[in-house]
Amino acid sequence: MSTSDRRKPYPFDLIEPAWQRVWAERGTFRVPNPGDPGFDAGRPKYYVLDMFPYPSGAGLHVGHPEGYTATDIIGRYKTMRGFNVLHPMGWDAFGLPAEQYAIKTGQHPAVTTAQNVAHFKGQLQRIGFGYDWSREVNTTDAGYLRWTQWIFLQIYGAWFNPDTQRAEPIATYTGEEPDHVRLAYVAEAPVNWCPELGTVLANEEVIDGKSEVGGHPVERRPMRQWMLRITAFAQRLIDELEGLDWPVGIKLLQSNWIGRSEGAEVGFQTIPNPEPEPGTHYRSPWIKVFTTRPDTLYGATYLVLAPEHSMVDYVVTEEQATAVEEYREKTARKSDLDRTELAKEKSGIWTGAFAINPVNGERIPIWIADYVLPGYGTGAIMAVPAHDERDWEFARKFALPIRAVVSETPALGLGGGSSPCDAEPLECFTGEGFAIHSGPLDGLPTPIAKAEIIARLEALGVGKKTINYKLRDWLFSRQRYWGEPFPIVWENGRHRALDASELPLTPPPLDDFKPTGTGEPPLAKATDWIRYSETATRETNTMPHWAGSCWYYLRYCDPQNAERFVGVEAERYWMTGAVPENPQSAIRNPQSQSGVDLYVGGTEHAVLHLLYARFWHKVLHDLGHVSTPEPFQRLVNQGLILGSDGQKMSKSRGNVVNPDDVIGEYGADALRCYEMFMGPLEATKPWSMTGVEGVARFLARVWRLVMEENQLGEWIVSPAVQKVEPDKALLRVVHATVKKVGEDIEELSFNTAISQMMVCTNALVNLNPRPISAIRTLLLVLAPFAPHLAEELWARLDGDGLIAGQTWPTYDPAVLVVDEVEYPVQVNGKLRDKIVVSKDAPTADVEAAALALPKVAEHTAGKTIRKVIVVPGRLVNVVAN
RNA sequence: GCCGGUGUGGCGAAAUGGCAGACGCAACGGACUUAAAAUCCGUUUGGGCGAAAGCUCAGUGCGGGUUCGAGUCCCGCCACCGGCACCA
Repeated sequence: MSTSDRRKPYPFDLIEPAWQRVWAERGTFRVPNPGDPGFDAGRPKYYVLDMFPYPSGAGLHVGHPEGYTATDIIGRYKTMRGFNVLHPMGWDAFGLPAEQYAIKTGQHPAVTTAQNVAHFKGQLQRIGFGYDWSREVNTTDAGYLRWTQWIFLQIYGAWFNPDTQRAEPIATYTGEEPDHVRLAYVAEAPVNWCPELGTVLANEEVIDGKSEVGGHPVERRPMRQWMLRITAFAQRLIDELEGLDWPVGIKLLQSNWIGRSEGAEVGFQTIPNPEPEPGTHYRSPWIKVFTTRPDTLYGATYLVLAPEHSMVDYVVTEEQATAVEEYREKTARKSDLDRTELAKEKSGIWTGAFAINPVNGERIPIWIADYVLPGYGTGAIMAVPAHDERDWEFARKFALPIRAVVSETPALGLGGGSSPCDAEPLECFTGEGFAIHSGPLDGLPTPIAKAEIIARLEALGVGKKTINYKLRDWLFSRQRYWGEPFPIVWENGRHRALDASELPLTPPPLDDFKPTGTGEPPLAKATDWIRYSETATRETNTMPHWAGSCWYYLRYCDPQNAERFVGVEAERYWMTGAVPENPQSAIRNPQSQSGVDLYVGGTEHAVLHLLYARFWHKVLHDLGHVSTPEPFQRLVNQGLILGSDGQKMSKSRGNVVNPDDVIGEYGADALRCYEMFMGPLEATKPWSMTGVEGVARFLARVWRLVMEENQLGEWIVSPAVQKVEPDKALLRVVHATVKKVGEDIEELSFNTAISQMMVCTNALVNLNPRPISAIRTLLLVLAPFAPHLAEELWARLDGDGLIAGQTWPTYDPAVLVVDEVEYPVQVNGKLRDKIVVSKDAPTADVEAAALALPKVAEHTAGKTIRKVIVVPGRLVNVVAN
């Protein structure tokens, strides 16, 4: 028998579309904003958000509904609990795949995007998610991208005031050249250029020297690009992680990515060439290095500049000029991939020049090497080979001197008589210890030596305490067609903003979207569009697709607003709970401080979307456009769903599961429940079709609790369902189920919630008569998980209105109390027997009953009973030896 | 190398420091059926003893520790998965 004509366990194929229609027609999941008819200010708000999908041509896979089902259960549950629930969905529809598909087929990306969105939406609706579709957003709509551009203009029109540590309107800047401090600026900088994609990429989009999309090689190239000054917010982006209810792993990932490190900047004066007579006073430029170990300054035996460093041309001697130039060219040709892959073997070359170590006046050589990165710190280092692995390797290879200045033990550092001509150390020691061979620092433990040397350098004016971040400014322009055009025009070599009234600026119609290959964006081909006026032309770069996702959660609050990116009251209500009548005191969800109350999505966005969105949000917050400093209060990462072979799902492995097929065979409720029953939401877990079948069987059992087939083959309410009182045992199971399912939903422990509902169903299934009250309660707690089935049976049992609109049931703790308790009795921690006693039995009675057991006597024979531990309500343990 | 996470039956998993394996899958046995499917009932961690009900020992990646009692807490390892990786 083929699977397609297998008898359906219950008629889900009829009831599911029917209820989806009812919900749509009645607007069941529409939620009003403050001021709208039907808005109830007395209810607390709950904002539960999914990471909106990129509508790819492939459609949904079973990974999508995992997180979506979790949020849907939460949304439906919170609604039953009396919250105003905001649970929206939309489309992150700009981006490379649509454009590449367009290039291949010649079809406009807007066309394919619309098709894909329709396909995705149909698939999502078939799963029965309770989204408020009236709030649907699409990042490519003119009504949306208009505000993406408007936010860009806010960023462009702002600067970071170091005194207030806040973004402020550029008008408050009193310096010379505002363009130098804007949060959006143009820079000629080495960028990640991907020839295959014909665009530059952000650091975050480059993985192991290859593009995140497509895996094409990426090379470094200097280009004029738009940058966003995210580095100004580095410290706040780290600090303000603390108050967020996010997985620790993600917080760590993000703060490591930002990569704060404390150290010092130290200046080394270069020695002019030819070298002046000793004792001559001369002026020559200084090289600044960054180090986290200023305490090792006495062990610095050479300097290394990045090959790209601007001082290289200045210091290089005539004899070394050719060799240095060759080395620099070789480095420039290397892609990032080569540069890291060849990391095993250090390379470099001497510039012929020397510099002066500021603390001991020593003359040390200046080298260039590609292991020093141009983008980090000052692009130059002092090399301390005795205490840094990389410097050690380099010094060994090029026979440079190695001098130990930190000792693991204090003894070696004492005495002060240690001379700097001690033998070279046998190995590199990178840990902390005590300074030696370091003049005034000798004997000091590393942390104190650091502070001491920094104080001395500052006094001499040749160094200072510094904090460095790995985070780079965000490369924000792309040479692509399918993205938001910059609302910028160029005139006389300078950029300026479009007026907000000129927005939206939609991409020009174009037949040929292909990258030009030269780095010139495709928009350059739209010659009419480019011309803004006689003297001004439009910027032809577009924004990266992250732009739209940086603020979509705000647009959901007020998606139709034509006056503002989000209405003031709508934003305040959904982000803080404050209602217009009383804007000062927010009704806050006790579980959440601010912002989106629950955000569910994959880990892959830990350092991309989640960092960018926080950055934009902080700018908007500083400028007074949003109420909270952080967008997402609570974050949960759903785990990856693997194929049934335990491998990542992929077309090539042929292990991809299509949710449409699952729905066709077992129904949407079975798909939803199986996705939640597989295991903990955050765990990686393999798909199993027989597992789906098991869950479908459970749902069919619930169906048959209520329904049976008559002789005509019609489903009718079973006569076993009657208005009778449940007995004590059943009542206890039902109340325990209400308690556990509610608590488990709060903890996002959906798998155990479903287990409990199975237990409850199993308790009901063989009863005749079956108490209708117990069944109704079961349906209420099942409703968020299997909403179609619950609606249908609720209606069949003549329930009032929709089950989606019911109040969550309560349980009576008194019902859960049992009269008699069974105690396991252990002897020396091993289970030997059990006793049943009254729940109120005093401890002494429990102990006596346990000791009276023959099994206990047997196992304590020949031993002395030392102690009897009675844990009330739990167990008895007899300790004997 | 560094940082996270995870290790429990044949499989997915569950267990406020308190009866390890709930719930489900698969497997096996049975009922119903002309037969099958579906459904329902039962068995199912391993070893030893027993004709049997049962008894007993061992068991949560490995080695230690704390505790009356450890899957759970502490210390030290191992394996796998994910992230970062010349960041000075």
